[in-house]
Amino acid sequence: MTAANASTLIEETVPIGFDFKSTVYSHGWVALAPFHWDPIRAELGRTQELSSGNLVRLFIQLRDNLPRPRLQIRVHAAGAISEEDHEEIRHGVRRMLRLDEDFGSFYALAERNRDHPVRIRPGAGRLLRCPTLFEDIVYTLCTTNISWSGTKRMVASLVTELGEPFGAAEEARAFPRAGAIVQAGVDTLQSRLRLGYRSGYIWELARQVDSGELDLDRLEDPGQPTEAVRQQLLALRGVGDYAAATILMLLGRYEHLAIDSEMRSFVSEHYFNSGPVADDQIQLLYQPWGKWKYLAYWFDLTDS
DNA sequence: GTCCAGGTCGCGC
DNA sequence: GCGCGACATGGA
Repeated sequence: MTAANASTLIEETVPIGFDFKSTVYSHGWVALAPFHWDPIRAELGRTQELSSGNLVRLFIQLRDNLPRPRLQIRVHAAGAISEEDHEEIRHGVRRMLRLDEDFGSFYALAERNRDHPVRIRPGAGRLLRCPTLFEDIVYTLCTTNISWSGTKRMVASLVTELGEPFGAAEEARAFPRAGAIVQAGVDTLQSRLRLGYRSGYIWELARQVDSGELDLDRLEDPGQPTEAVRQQLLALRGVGDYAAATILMLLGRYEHLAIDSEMRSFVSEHYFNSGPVADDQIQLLYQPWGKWKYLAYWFDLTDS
């Protein structure tokens, strides 16, 4: 790799009505390293290690003072930016902000569901993702059976301890490659990173991805039936109903609810006067939203 | 000290 | 198939 620093500016088109802030603030991912949100500049930052090994820092802003709003991505790179790097950056940004996801049938359903208590706000509903599915799955594993502060601590620990630093000053680090997690070993994940009993799950996932035994690109294939994808997710150690539904949401498939303590307490307070709620009742509540259940729940949550 | 958090697994029935 | 205890960790 070249030692020369490089920087460039990339512009991306956005869908009509794209709501940048709502996407960034959507479901908490922005609070997890190496995401960074600068509220003054309204700028989303993330350090990434590309498959070429090049390290980049991205600073993303929406230019909405133009006739046709678009994203402006400032790229600082540790080494020269190849054509492949450029494409990978663009692909990652479009994935993070779901710029290519179509919500048409959801809004059509919302129109038919006008009488349902859930209110839909136009433009919202793009829930922030990582540039890669691997990172999304590790994040999700770090949300199971732990408080949100624990999730932030564990993800920060992965980045700080195992992520590649950008430049000698180590001003920022990327999320670790699967190979770096494998190399660290389960004992390090547990004793030094304090990932608890998830250490084995995360290490095993990283090993499968790093060895090529698990091809995550296949899970991103929209041609696969949701149930088939779900079964492959459930086969991963540490992924149960909640995590599978969460990852499906991240894959743009909203038909399963990720029922967790958060959802139970929201539904209880909002619909059952803080009384006890069975999971079946939660399912029933969002049943009218068919394959868009999870998204309807999210609007419900953030509307209140 | 005890309880629990944006759960999951393995076991016994 | 269902119920139940164990599981790492740190904050309340």
